[in-house]
Amino acid sequence: MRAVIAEKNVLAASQASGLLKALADPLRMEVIQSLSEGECCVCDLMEKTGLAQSRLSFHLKVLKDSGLITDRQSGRWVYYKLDLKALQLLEDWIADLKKSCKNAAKPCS
Amino acid sequence: MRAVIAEKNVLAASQASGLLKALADPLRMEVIQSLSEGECCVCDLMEKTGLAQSRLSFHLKVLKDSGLITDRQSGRWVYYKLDLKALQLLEDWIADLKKSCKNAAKPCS
DNA sequence: TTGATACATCAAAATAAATTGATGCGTTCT
DNA sequence: AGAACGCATCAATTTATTTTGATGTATCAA
Repeated sequence: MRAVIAEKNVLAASQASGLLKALADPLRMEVIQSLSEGECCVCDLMEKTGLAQSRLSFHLKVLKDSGLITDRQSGRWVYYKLDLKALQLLEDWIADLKKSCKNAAKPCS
Repeated sequence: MRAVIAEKNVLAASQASGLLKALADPLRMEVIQSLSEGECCVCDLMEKTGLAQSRLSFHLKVLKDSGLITDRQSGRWVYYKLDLKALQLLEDWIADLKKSCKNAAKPCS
C-alpha cells in the first residue's frame, strides 16, 4: 500500500519535474504567455517574442517535449497551442505536495 | 492600464520562475520531500538524502534563495523547513495562467 | 521546375549550473 | 584555550543547457 503510493508519487514527480523544468525559463514563459492569447504559428511567435527562428524553435521543442504545448501542421505553417491538461496536472501536483507538507512546521526532534 | 497588468505579470513571472527553477530538480525535490515530514537540521537531511554535505548545502541555498524553504540557526545546527506560502504562490500563479488560457484554443488568424 | 517561404535540425561555441574537495567560521565540549 | 562538530563557502572541474549560424526538408506560388 505504501509502496504503491510511493511509486505513484515518484511517477508523478518525474512527470511534474519535466513540466517544471520546461516552464522554469523566462523565454519559455514568454512563449507560454504569447500562446495564452491563442493558438499561434511560429512566425507569429517570432514577432511576439522577438526571438530568432532557430532559437524559438529550440524552446518550442522543449515545451512540446514536456507536454505543455502541442503542435499541428497546416500547409507550411505549424501552429502551437497550450495544453491546459498539462497545466492542470502541474497545479494538482503542487496542491498534493502542499497537502503532504501541511505539518512541515513541526520542529526537529 | 495595459502596462500595469503587463508589469504585474512580468513581476509575478520572474518570481514564479525562481520557484519553478528551484523545484525543477530531482535532488531538490528529494530534499523537499524530506522536509515535508517536518523541520530538519542539515545532518538529518544528509542522512535522509544520502547527499554529501557540501552538495546538500548548495541545493539548500538554491531552495532558500527561491523562497521555498527557510532556515533558522540554533546552536551549531541549522534547521530548514518548507515555506508553504511559496508553494501556494506557485499554485496560484499556475491557476492564473490556466485561467488566462481558457480561450487559448481559438485558431490562429 | 524554379524559387521563395516556414519551419526543423545540426554542429560548434558560449553560457550556466552542478559536483568535488578543501578551507573557513562560529559553536559547543573538555 | 584547544579540539571537535555542524555547516557555509570557495575555486576548480565536470556536466548540462542555450545560442548561433548554417543547412535541410516540405510546401506553396509562379
